[in-house]
Amino acid sequence: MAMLFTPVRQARASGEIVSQVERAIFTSELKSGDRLESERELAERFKVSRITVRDALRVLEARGLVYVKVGASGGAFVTETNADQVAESISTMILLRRMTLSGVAEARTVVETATSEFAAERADVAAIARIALSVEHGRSVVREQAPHTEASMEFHVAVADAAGNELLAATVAAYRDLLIQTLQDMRDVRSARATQQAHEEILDAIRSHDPEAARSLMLAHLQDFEKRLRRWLATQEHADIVSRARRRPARTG
Amino acid sequence: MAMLFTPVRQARASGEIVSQVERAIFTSELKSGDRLESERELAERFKVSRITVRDALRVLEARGLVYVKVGASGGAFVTETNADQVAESISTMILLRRMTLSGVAEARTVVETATSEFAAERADVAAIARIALSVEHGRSVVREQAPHTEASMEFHVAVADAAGNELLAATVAAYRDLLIQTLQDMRDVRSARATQQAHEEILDAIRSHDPEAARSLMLAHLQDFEKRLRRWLATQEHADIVSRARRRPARTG
DNA sequence: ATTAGTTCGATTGTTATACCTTTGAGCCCG
DNA sequence: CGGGCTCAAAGGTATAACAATCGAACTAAT
Repeated sequence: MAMLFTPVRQARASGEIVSQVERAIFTSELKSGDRLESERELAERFKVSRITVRDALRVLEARGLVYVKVGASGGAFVTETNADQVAESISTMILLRRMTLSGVAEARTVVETATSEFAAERADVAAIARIALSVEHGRSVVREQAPHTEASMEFHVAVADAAGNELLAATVAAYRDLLIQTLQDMRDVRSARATQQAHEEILDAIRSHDPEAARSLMLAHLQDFEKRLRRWLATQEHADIVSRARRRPARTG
Repeated sequence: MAMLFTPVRQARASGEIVSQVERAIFTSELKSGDRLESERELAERFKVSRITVRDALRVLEARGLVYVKVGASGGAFVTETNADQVAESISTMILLRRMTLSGVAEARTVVETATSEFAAERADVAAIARIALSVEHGRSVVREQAPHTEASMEFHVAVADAAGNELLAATVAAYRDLLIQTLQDMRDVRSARATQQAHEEILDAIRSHDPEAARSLMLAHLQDFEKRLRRWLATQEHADIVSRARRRPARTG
């Protein structure tokens, strides 16, 4: 009985435009980088006002399907990928559900031990080179006693990319967004050395295509992180994940 | 050197409104079900035109933070949850072919082996009862030779809830929404029996608090699913991920 | 010839105003 | 009590205009 009837839909005109553009993108009539017509041209083509076209563009933009540039030769362009958008959605959901930081760290451990293992199985030369680059960057950062957070994140994302599963990579990116502010707050120089060492060992394991080693090294690395995080949280007042999480400005284009 | 400076952003005015409303929602100044002021009132409050407010509302709507109702006593209301929106974003990503269904299945295997293990470690009586209920439901469904998909999903969500990590549970829910249509298409009665049996064994492992058994049983169960999915995909013609995925109407409020 | 400024036009961002459409609430009447 | 009518509030759309942005072509100076 379920799904026998589908809802009658009295869509907004702008919704209809969204659907048509979406469809054109999915069927590759519109390819990455293609420029849509200008708002005024689109308005005329769809026989609606510019307002309606703009409503549609805002939705397409929020869904990560197009980005809009102002100025001469501006307009709406089909994006290359919308992975960031997915990460954004996931982290929004996480924020709304009031997840705990240690819960996020645990989930991260689960997902990243897997990406590490897959990376060791599947990484090609280029992917390994990207990981190596991030490790190298981290090393120089440690030498200068500069904050290691960015470089560390870079490494974890590179590993996730090397795992050859876009959904897992997007998930890692989402978790990272949640932790990044906290990481910057809790950074300390001593642990940077240990982190860097762990990264180098994991890289070696991936490079020699040893999944078991990659997994167990990553597991140890992240469990160590979980432990440090819990210790650090204990020293902090019961600060809210919400208040620290949305500091970066909204991505509007 | 990295991150010393952050990009100067001359955001759109509508982007600023989005940020402020987002912030209010995340800090719970705006709670689920709350109604924002009318577009005209918001325009006056933010000292912008109604158009700008509308641009902002379209973005918030697309992000799943609010929904908009027309008519008397209409307006923008803060949504209960935006899990659907997350699934929507992810499925959009799949449609763009940056992800494969078997990739989703693989990610699911990774996450759910963990939830199964954690559930065996942590599930309390109530959580186990919920899992047992879903298994019981599945059993009666199999007896009637009715479609098993719904009941199966129910089981997996119950296990994830029992794992005591909301982020992992949310992730499972998001992945599930991606697969549900496909699952309904590929359902067959023979596999329902095997699925049901696997579920019962996993329940036993969780009930007796045996994490290793729970993990390995879930792993075998999901790897079997992955295998069936791949076989089924091979029998389908190349396309139709597009046509099958966008059946439900766009949620326009 | 290269570089620095300048103008110009195309395009999005924003404002203002008006009207249409939808929808709930209350009223009226049978 | 119920059905229909009216009305007002709110979003949806249209139109016209101006502001801000930015690339490209052009110009001038060294």
